[in-house]
Amino acid sequence: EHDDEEENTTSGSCTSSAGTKDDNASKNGHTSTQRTRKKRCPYTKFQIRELEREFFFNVYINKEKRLQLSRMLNLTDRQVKIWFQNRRMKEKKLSRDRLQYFSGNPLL
Amino acid sequence: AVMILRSRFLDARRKRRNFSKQATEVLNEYFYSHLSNPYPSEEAKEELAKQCGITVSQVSNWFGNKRIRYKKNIGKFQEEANLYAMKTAMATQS
DNA sequence: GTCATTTATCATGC
DNA sequence: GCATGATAAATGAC
Repeated sequence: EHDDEEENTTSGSCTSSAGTKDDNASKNGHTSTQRTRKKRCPYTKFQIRELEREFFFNVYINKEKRLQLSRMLNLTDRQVKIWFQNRRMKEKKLSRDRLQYFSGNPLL
Repeated sequence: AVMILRSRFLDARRKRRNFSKQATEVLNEYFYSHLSNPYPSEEAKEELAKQCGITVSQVSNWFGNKRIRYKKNIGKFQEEANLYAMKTAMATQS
């Protein structure tokens, strides 16, 4: 029901594999009112491939497949959701680019 | 020939080429003359794109990069800022 | 949901 | 070797 989205407990870093790095106490102050922005973590080839595979079948992903994918790829539910949002924006931009590209050329 | 052109825009992704000197000039003039709010409107972006001979997306990319890199190290751009401030000051008078 | 944006990262130019 | 343009995660306005 309630989907969480905070840092996963097992990995404190980007690499989906086991995070051997020590826990960072930089942000976990109990009185901290500053919600620090999550560091950008590039996804692995495997993660991208699976996300793209699902995106090929349906541009919009439902909640069930989202949870399933997030578990399989060791990503949060929110990360998968946002990835699909960004991916749709990317697709739109690609369409605009190739439209502009061909429209401005007498060739083709 | 078709294949070449096709592959050219498909992975035209990171074959970046630096903008012309004039284009960078125009972009910097706008940036430093709107330093308090360096967020051009969509219409302004289109106008800048036309002047610079680049796309609107490229204008957005340029301002995005410029804003954060300026904010991250203002000192490094101080000389540049003074230059364009002087330039606009010269243009406004007379 | 879209979409402009911030931020870090990537790939290239020189 | 950094400067620079483009892209990939992540946030927030609406």
